[in-house]
Amino acid sequence: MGMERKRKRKVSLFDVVDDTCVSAKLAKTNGFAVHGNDTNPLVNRWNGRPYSKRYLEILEKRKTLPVWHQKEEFLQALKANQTLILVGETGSGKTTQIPQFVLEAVELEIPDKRRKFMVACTQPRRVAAMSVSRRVAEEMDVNIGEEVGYSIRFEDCSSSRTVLKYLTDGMLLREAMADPLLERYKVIILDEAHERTLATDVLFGLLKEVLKNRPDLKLVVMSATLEAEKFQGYFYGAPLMKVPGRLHPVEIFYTEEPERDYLEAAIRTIMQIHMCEPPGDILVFLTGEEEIEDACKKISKQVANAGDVYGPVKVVPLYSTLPPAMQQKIFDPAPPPVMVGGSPGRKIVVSTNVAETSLTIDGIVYVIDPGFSKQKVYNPRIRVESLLVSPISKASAHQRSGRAGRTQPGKCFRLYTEKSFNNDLQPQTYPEILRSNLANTVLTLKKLGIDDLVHFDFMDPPAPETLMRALEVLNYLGALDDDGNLTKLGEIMSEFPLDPQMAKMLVVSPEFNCSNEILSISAMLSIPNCFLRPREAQKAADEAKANFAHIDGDHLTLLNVYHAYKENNEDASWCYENFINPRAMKAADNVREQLVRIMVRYNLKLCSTDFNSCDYYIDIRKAMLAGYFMQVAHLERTGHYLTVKDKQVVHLHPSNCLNHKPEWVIYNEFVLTSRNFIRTVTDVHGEWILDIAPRYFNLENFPQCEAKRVLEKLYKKREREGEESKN
DNA sequence: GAGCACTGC
Repeated sequence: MGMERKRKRKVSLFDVVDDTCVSAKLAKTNGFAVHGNDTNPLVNRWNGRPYSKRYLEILEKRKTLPVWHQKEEFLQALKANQTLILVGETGSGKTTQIPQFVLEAVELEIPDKRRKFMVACTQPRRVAAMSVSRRVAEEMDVNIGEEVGYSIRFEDCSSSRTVLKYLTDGMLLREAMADPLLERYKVIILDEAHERTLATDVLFGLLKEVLKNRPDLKLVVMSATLEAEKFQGYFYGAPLMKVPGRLHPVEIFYTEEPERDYLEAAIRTIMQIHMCEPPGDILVFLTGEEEIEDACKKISKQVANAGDVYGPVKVVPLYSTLPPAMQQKIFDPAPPPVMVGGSPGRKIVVSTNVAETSLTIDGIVYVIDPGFSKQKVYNPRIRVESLLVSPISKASAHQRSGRAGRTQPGKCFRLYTEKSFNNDLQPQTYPEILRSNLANTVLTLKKLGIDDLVHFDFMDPPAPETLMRALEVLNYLGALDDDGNLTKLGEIMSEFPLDPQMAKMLVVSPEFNCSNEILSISAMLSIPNCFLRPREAQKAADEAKANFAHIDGDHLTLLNVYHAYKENNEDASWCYENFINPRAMKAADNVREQLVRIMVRYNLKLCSTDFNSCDYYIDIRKAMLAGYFMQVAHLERTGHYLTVKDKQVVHLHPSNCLNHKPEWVIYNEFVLTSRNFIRTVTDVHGEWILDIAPRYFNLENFPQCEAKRVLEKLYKKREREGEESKN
């Protein structure tokens, strides 16, 4: 019966797709047939309700999307293959339409009838999962959260009726930890696969395994451009389908000679466009906040100097840490002419990479691409991730230029030579998995049951040293035993959406009688900086921050902020008066609640040392050391800090709140900028180190250094004391 | 005495 219905549907589909010149009326009729149920074509198959007028209007528009021309081809390929690769550029409609095509073609009924199998479609970003699912719910004429839903951290908007679920790639990975064969799903669509996020890369390898054990499961990998052939090779030659995009042509210009100063060149190019080119907004890609704010000032100044003949300009900065209200300005229209009949105005958006993938601005006609962005790099030798201004890839340059052609034909000015584009730029940005500390990823893989990491089928295998480093860290933390098997502790740690060090500190915190406080600190460390420091009120902001300062450490300062926030009833105006970011605090509260739920699930006690006890802060500092003993720095007699074992010279980040230079500190972050900084540091005692991490601080295989000599003395002192107490 | 590309659980 099911098959018969499917076949019938396909016949009518075929009519719609093949006969692109059918009259609107005929197409509508076919539309009914496609989406109606067997007894009544006017009734929505999914919820049994009659279709709305809006549904039919949207359906007409949907049919004009490029991907509709290959609907039948896609469905045939889906039927015949377990894995499919679909390449479609911006504007092809793949993200919204393909999942709906899939819904029509697969059987989702489960015998028990209480729920249905689902189709999953992953997205790298939360906003995309949310906004696309809303759109698709509208297209399918159902309520969001019912037949079509989404699932992102902190928000599961789906129900037992849900048949199509958009979710972040990280969320699907989480689901896989509890349901290794992903048995709730009949089809999994990995969208934006070309972005090669860490989670997508892990899902690639995982799904390859799952597909072997689930012949009824299908996988669709959707990507924009280029690497599709690589995907094909990786997925055993799965068929590849290409769907054209729908962008306006963009003319590319290169410089004749290499530019020495890309910032200066970018501003010069902006002025040339402004003075010589027809109306249209400009998008400039720069690398970071400071550079962008600086450039905005310079541009405004030069425009003012150029005089009124050229029309008014509105310069707008854009980067992710900009408050949302300021970000909204990129959607403001260009300013009107100064006087009637005057030159039209122009909007100039100066942005980081956010405008390359995460945010799209319509109306951009000119793109200026200096060819650089800040990229994460990882040095496994010293276990440090840092941000480095680096040349972008060809794929990235292509994506940037495409931003000029969203609403009309555009122009892209690349501030490098064509030769440089061809010879110097890598085809693709290195996938994140090759640029990251993998401690957390390895823990996840172990939890997913992948025991042999060396032979795990990564699309791009990480450096062996990176994997070794990750295994070593997890072993020291007690998450893996000496054979590399997940321990009970490791299993619990993997349940927390935190880095392994932080997860460890949290899991052991009840032993130090301070899990409530460690929960708050973990939450505060998981959110972006909560301290506001507006350019115009830096001094006042610093003073406000000093009120929260705890002299023994920045972690404790963060705890003070959290406590003060709660004592003031999470009041937003209290936040502003104290230069605290209320959104960040709200986020911290969310994280904390999530962590508490996991603690409760694993019977981890929620407890505190009496606040009046002199052990209150000591217990907290010891618990932190239990997680962060591999991130300890020692103050040398020369006056600077050296990280223990790795022996890197580091400096306390100037944002710290300590009033002294402790002999030993733990740090949350190693940041490599103008110097090596350790940020968010707390004073710990040498004696605690011996008690809490004796294995890591075993002096037998410890590099020769001042810290070692100090520890030796401490061990000897302890031995003496031990003997004295025996006697 | 300095900074924060971008995501995600």
